[in-house]
Amino acid sequence: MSLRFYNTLSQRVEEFHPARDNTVRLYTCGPTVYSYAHIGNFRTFTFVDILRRWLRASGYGLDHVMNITDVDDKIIRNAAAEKKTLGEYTAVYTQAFLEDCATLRLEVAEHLVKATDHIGDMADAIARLTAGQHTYTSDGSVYFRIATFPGYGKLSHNDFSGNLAGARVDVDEYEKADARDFALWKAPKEGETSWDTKIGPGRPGWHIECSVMAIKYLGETLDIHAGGVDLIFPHHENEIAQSESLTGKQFSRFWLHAEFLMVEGQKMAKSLGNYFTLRDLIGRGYKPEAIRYLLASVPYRKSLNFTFDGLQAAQMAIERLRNFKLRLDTEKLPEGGDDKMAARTEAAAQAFVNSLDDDLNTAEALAAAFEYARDANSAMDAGQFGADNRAAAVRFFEQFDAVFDVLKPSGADAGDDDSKIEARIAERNAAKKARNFARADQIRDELLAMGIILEDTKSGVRWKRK
RNA sequence: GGCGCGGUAGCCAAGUGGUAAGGCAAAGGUCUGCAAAACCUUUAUUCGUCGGUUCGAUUCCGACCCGCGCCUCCA
Repeated sequence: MSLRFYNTLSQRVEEFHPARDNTVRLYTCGPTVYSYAHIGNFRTFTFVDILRRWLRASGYGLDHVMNITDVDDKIIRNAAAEKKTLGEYTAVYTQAFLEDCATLRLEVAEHLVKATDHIGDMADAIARLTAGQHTYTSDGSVYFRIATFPGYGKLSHNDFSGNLAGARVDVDEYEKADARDFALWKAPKEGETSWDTKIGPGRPGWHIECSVMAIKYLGETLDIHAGGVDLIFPHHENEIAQSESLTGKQFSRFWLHAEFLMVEGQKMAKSLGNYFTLRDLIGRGYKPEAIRYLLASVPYRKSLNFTFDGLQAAQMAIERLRNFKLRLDTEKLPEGGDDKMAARTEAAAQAFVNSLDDDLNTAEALAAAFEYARDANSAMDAGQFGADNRAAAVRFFEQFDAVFDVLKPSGADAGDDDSKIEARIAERNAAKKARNFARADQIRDELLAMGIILEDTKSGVRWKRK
């Protein structure tokens, strides 16, 4: 089977191939940097990360643009409240966002682009839309006239035909000619940041930045455009209207949308006290890998119920996989290899690939890894996992971690150098040999206090950091 | 009201027209000087409810109930 994605546009699972050469042109909606991003945002960004990694694992090159929305009403309001310029204000949260991404091991897009760096490009685009009769001006603001775009509603599958025809309202009373029209360019307001451009002073509306930056860096037709489900309407619908009016070409071939995250079965809201940023969770002592695992473990098209029990479970689940990986790397294995084991390793790796190929079914992909770990552990116990079986198993887990990226511990735990630890272990081994178990246990406890966990195995002592 | 997503064991969660993956938790066991790790066994005769189609439905159809999202700037 080949790679398939559910396309919001067609409401079907479709086979995916990039349109040109071997590179995927991917655009994803990034954060609006008016405060710290919350875990709901990171659910979507984690999905994008898994998407990136799986596209690459599938043999494709990546050309990915993610925008940073650094001008909007909230930003203008908050910056003014703090008596900062827009740039000063957004720099803080842009930096915070990048740090959070690094914490969660989210890859950075090839092009990370800011709206405010593309004001001139947006003005150009709006001028072209105006030349094409797609806009009108009202009180100094420029609006997109939806009546000029017949395909409006094709992404969100809303039928606006009834709404649009003859829905003219009094222009003196309403600034927009039609309720569905949206601002491309907003007239400057007293005391608000604005830019002088070829279409006059003002600032861009929300939707235009994505169309302009996507087309500028990736061309007129994207392979994939992705974001959260809440963006389907109106944001992405409006992007389509603008872009396709501009180019006459299909804006994006595939539209992928991540479902919402809930917290303890409820929607996340500041008023409910269940609103968490990544920093909140790290501050509570949860490991970034556990958060990453939890966010990635539920397939992106299912809403994800984020719970602290779940986070705890995620931490334990990772531990299990890490224990297996450690054993795989250190176990003394019998000579030769077992053909059946080799076949099962191959089958597990294939199951992993098949799962992710199927619209990124991460839950099933994880199951393949866990089932394999159990199988291989049993085989090792039974002496049916030979030295020749190791390489393929290691390769499978590398393939696993190239996508999930949860096996390597993070944090500043490399305090004590290994040789010192090894020396203590040797000391304990001597004590054990002399059957001085009290002394051996004492050393083990001391190491444990340093965050070093010892495991006695048939093939010697294995240790790991907590 | 319109559009969309979902309701599966204590929790998280996959899945298929043919009789329920995986993880966590819990209990018992094996191994071990003791631990740890690992492995084994047990935990859904049942997949929101009610009908229908079918030899057979959790999976298809219909109705209903519940949760969530969007319907003018929220991932």
